[in-house]
Parts: sequence; structure tokens; C-alpha cells
Amino acid sequence: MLLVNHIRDNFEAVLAGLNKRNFPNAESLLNQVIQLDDQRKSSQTQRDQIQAESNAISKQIGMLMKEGKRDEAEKAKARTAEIKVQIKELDDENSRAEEDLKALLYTIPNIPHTSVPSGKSAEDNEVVLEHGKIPNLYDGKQPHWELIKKYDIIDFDLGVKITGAGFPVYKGKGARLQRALINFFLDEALKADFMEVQPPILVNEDSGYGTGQLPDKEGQMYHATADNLYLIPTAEVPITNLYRDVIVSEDQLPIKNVGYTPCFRREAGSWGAHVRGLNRLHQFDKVEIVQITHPDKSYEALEDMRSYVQGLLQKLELPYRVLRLCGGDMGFTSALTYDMEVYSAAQERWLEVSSVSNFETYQTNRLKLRFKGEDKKTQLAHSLNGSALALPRIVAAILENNQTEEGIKMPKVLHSYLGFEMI
RNA sequence: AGAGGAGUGGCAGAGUGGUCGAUUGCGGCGGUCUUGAAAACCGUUGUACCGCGAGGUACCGGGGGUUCGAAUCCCUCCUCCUCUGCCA
Repeated sequence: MLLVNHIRDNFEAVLAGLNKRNFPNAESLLNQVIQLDDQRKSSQTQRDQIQAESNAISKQIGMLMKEGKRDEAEKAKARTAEIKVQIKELDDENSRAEEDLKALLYTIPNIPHTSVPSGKSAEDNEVVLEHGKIPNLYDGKQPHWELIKKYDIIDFDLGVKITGAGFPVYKGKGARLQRALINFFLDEALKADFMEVQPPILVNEDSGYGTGQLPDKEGQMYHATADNLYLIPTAEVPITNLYRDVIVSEDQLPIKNVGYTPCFRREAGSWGAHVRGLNRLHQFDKVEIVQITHPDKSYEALEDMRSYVQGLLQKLELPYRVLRLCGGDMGFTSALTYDMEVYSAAQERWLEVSSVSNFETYQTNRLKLRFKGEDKKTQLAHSLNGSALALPRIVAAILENNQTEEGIKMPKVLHSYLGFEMI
């Protein structure tokens, strides 16, 4: 969430940023924030003053008791009754103001970076670059949901029997392709100096709040109610929360982590014509990269992560393009997001396979993720993450783009991982 | 899962109702001494909020309660350890 002091000091800039997102009622909400913060401050100041008085009286009573002056002590006690009531009132007032302020801040999205184009929807995203040749396929080309049946490598019906729609079963070369991609992605990340982690894939409420899935997106996560745990929608949640309530020393930055996890999304009400086959699933595999950086270095890191992901797509020989998301299409918590899309030659459309974002202090403020530099001052770090990569759509694109009448050719870089070259 | 024990500052470890944000040791930082280092000695050493400042307030696993006053008493939750059971 945004820092109140930042809103105070940069009111016009914050307002302009929210307008770039087409965020409604921005000005009045920002004014409310400042007003609630003022309320919070004044109730706390009052509370602290009275508390100080009460503490003084208590000390006095302690001394009187020690000296055996029981009567005077009793007299002093009488005065505290009123103070107690006042403290209770101011306490309530203060915590109410704090809660209201927090609730309000939760509804305000991050401020877009100056380079973010204004715009309302995906159509206004800026195409930063396109790379690779869109393949010219033979006449009998098929979308991946046909190919997987033809070669018997992914079985949706079996998944329905075992679990339900959106939980495919990968078989034979299909399963081996999954495993190969995961290993390839992890090995590449290790070469790029990311430290591998294997986090839990169920997380508690605090973690959900830490990265912002709660309270807004509660309905998007599977909830194990018996234990009040959530299945992760992305490894971003457990990996970034590793650093919740942590103060690192400046020389430990940047922190670079990579993790492979399955991801679970309920995707309630989001099924339609474009989500056939592997395009949208309830469970899928993803390798995620996360960085925690010094505030001065986060945009450099973002560019590094972007070119890193581009490198993966190039090695997989997939035609892709990079989009800079516009204000209206960007995620709630992000300051700048690049989407990577691969071209799916049989569906004849672009598929999002990665999203790389800088959250600046928006997440770290909630997480209380700080660093301490030479000057001994603690300040919020910046957090970033990106998919590197999400498997299903990569699999879809590999299958579709490389299909021939003789079979499906596997990208060269995967051969040693796969143990075969064709499906 | 059952029985018992325990959670205190970076770490170790005192503190069982009063001036305790908390004795002490180690570590860290600064200094004295030294050609340099070690040793020794001296000083310093958390986080957050409010305040221009002086300063104030909160934090002893989390939450709640008793009390004029809670690290200390009560309730509850969490975590760890030991024993028993179960298990990949």
C-alpha cells in the first residue's frame, strides 16, 4: 500500500498517477486518507499524553506503598478511574482511525511509473518490441487441444475424473516435456544468479495479506478452511513473504530467488471461448523469479529480468512480443509491468506467458521489508517479480508452432533434458 | 494425536506485580593503548508511532483479561523441545 507521508508530500503527482489508471474518485479518496491520518495522529497524541500521566501516577502509588503511606496511595488511585475511561475511549478512537485508514489504503492501487502509457484497456498497451518469425504452418495445422489428443500426451478427461475441469493429466512425453521445461527454467535461473527455493504451496492469512492477494482476491484462491490455509496462486506469495518483517543489511541486496511451484487458481467466472485447452487452468506449473532490491536499483533490475525472460523465449525459439502495460491494464500493486506474449500459430493469437513487474515499495510497505544501510537508517526495499516462465501456454505454443506432418519438433535447447527430439 | 516442559533484545541467559526497554555475558560498532594486530580498558549498541524540539508512547511468541501498575497473574491461540503413539 501507499505511504501516507508520500501522499502528503507528493499529492499532485500521486493524483496524476491514479488518474493515469483511470482510478475513480482519486482526489476525494486521497483527501480522506490525509484526514484519517490526521485523526489518527491527534487521537494518538492525546492518548499518549494521558497514558504518560497515568504512568506517572502509577509510579507514585508504587513509591507511596513502599513507604507505607497507604492512605495517600488510595487517594491517588481514585484519580485514575477517570483516566482509565479516557484512555479506553481514545484507544478505541485511535484503533478505529488506524483500521479505517488501512482499509482505505488497501483500496488505492500503486502509482504508475512515469514511463507507463495512459490508457483504459489492453488495446492501449504499448508494444515495446517483437522478436522472431511467425511460422507458416502446413494446411492441416491443429490447435494444441487437438494435438494433445492426437499424440496422447495431455488428458483433460482423466483430470475431470480425478479432480474436475481445469486439472489436466500429463502423460508420457507430455509429462516429460513438463519436467524438462521446469528443469530448463531452473537451470537458466541458477546461471543468472538466482538462488533456488522450494517454498510451501499452502500459505497462511498473513502471507496472503503480505503480497496483496487478501483481502481483495480471496475468491480467486482455493481455501483449505479446516486449517485456514490458502493454496498459492503463484510462487510470488510464499517467496516474497520469506522476507516479511525482515530488515536486511544493504550489502545483502539484491536478493534474487527462483522457485518452481504448482499454482492454483479458482478462476471463478472467467471461463469463455478463449480459454480452451491449456490457455487457462485451475492448476498449472510455473517457475517464478523474485528480486528484492535497493530503491535506486529496482528499474535496472526490472530491465534485467525482462531481458532474462526474453532470453528464455529466444532459446525456446518462440516468436514473442513485449508489451508495456498501460495504466488501465496494469495490476493493482504494480508500478511498471512488462507482459511477454508468445505467438500461438494455430490459434493465431498472442498468449501471455510472463508478466514482469516492479512494485517499488507497495508490497514492501505491507510486508515491512526493509534494509539498513551505512547510515544505520532503515528504509523500505523494492520488490519485483516475474514468471520465468508459466508452463501451459509455453507448452501450447511449442506444440502448435512446431507441428509438422511427421510430428512435433522439440526446441533444440530441450533435447538433452527430454531424451527425445520429436513427439 | 496424547502427556509434560518452554518461548525475553543479533545470540546466550537473568528477571514471578512497582522507578524494567529490561541485570549480565558474547557478538557488533566507536575509542584509548600499539609500528600494526591481539589482549586489556572505556564508551556505545533494537523497532515503530507522536512531537519543530525537549521529550512522550508502545513492543519481553500473537490476541484478550485482572490491576492504580503486568515480562511477571488469568484465559486463549501459535511455535519449539522431551516422552509415547502414528507415518512418507
